[in-house]
Amino acid sequence: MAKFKLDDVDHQILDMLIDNTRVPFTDIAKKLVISAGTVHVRVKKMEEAGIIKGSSLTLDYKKLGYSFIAYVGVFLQKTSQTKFVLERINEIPYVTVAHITTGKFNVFCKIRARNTEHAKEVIFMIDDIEGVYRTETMISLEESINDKKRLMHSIFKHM
Amino acid sequence: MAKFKLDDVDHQILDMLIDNTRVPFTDIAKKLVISAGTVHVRVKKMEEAGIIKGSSLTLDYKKLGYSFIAYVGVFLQKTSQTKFVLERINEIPYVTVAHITTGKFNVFCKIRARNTEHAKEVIFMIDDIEGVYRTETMISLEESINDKKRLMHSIFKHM
DNA sequence: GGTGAAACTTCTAATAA
DNA sequence: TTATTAGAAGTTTCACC
Repeated sequence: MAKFKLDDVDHQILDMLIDNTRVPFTDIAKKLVISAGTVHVRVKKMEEAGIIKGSSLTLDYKKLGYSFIAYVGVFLQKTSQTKFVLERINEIPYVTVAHITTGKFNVFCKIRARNTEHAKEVIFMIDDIEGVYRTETMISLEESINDKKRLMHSIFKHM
Repeated sequence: MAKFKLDDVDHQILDMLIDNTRVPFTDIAKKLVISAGTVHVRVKKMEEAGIIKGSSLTLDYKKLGYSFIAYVGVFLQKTSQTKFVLERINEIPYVTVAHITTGKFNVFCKIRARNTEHAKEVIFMIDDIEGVYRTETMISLEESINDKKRLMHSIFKHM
């Protein structure tokens, strides 16, 4: 994967958009003392280059009744089943992210559920997938998500 | 945490915004055959209720030179040090999410790094935190992120 | 590359239903 | 609660630096 070079203006535009995608381009332009047209062109270029893959809403899942988070490690009977099992796991809507991993587990995923009872159902869905030998669950008692801006600043420092 | 009740219109608005926050409200209005003003009011209410916590850009970190993802499980000398260690871990910009967990680990986090060498540095930063006894790392060979829309649909079905 | 202005689109809040 | 409306604000394009 080729590394894309961002300049300081790109960086500052991303910095303003990263935690509020609806900031008007005119506001960004004012702050960076450039024209709104330039902001528009820069954002478009970053979209075309694939640096900006999209935008999404951050929802409060707790308020929607989904306060249970857990990580599930999956052991397979044969490593060759990895792709198949990963596909089945990704069909479960309560799985938010899944990884193929080295080490202990073959597949590792994060789930979001309503409560313990519901989590049990989700874990059983994973256990029931053909080729899954057993699973190991870690329950999250508290989640803290790190500010994306800070990672961005570090990335930019190393460009 | 009180469960917030969304009606079908709210749900469809979220559905259109969740993977593209810049969809014009007029487009949403057209599709749902309501006025743009109504869309505006609904979104505002969901923001005020805290259901919509914010919006963010989805960046391609691989293209920015950060293709390494790993999960790091942290063992502590004493459980009472959990809060302190979590705070120190959250100061590392390469840590994207951290959890307090039950089971094997006291703290569990996800890191994003440039390469193996850089990941080693990040893991050493975690190891060096006062109170950390040892860590265990799982390297992600492939990540697949599940569509937020599918979780949303499931949430809505259970309202 | 960037600008600035024009043309067009969207937002937002007040009013009315 | 929702719709309408109109002025304010934002986006996008383009001729010209």
